[in-house]
Amino acid sequence: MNTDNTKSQMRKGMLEYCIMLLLRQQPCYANDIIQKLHEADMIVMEGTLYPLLSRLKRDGLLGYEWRESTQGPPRKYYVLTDDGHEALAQLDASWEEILRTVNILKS
Amino acid sequence: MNTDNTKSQMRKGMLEYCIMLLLRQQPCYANDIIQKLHEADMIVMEGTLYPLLSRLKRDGLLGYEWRESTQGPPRKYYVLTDDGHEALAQLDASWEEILRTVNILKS
DNA sequence: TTAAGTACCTTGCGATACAAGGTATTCATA
DNA sequence: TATGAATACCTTGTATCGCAAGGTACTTAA
Repeated sequence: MNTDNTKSQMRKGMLEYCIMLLLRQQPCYANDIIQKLHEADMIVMEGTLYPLLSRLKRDGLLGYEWRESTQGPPRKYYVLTDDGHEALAQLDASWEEILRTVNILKS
Repeated sequence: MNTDNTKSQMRKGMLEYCIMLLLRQQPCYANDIIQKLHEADMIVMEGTLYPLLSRLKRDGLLGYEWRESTQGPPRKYYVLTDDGHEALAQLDASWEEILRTVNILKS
């Protein structure tokens, strides 16, 4: 059975949205994001996260700043840019649309 | 801006779920599915749908039967198998989990 | 017999999640 | 001072999947 595969497929496209939702609330560095998404029942791997953050940065949706850590090397804290907030608003709309679609199909 | 791309990414993983939701209600052939999903605000292309249906069939989640058409060649009507219903129930759970995740991240 | 419509399917491409592996910095300890 | 562990960032290779484009086959009507 490929249910696990499908399940991960369902989560796939949601990742970018979820990460931006998280960053809307507070700046985070990679391990923050992994942990907080995990607490919200969404698993994300390092090898997935770093390229995704780089892409969002390259597209101008995220910025970052280095912050010293009390333990270990400095951390890259990512923040939503203005463009990022704008894009996220559109993704909110897309999410509502998906909600609507699923509700229609379930009714 | 890559919002359109992200939007389609968000829909990506949902397609399989939406198609199975649709088939839970009634047997459909390809053009039925495309049209009904369209009515529910979800766009799906032929080149996407056929391989997906074949895969679900191969995995034993769907079956099909040929039915004559009053206009044109016969149609392949797909139906959920018992395994399909079972898998769909698990996807329902996954969907609830994603709902929960997004709600947590939005709060 | 030919053209249009309908239906099913395949191929090639781009995007992306993931596993595995790699580099660099910090700090504690031998 | 040297070394090992912990932390943090990043890259590479693979598999999967949606999509655009193109192809095959059957039916009906002109």
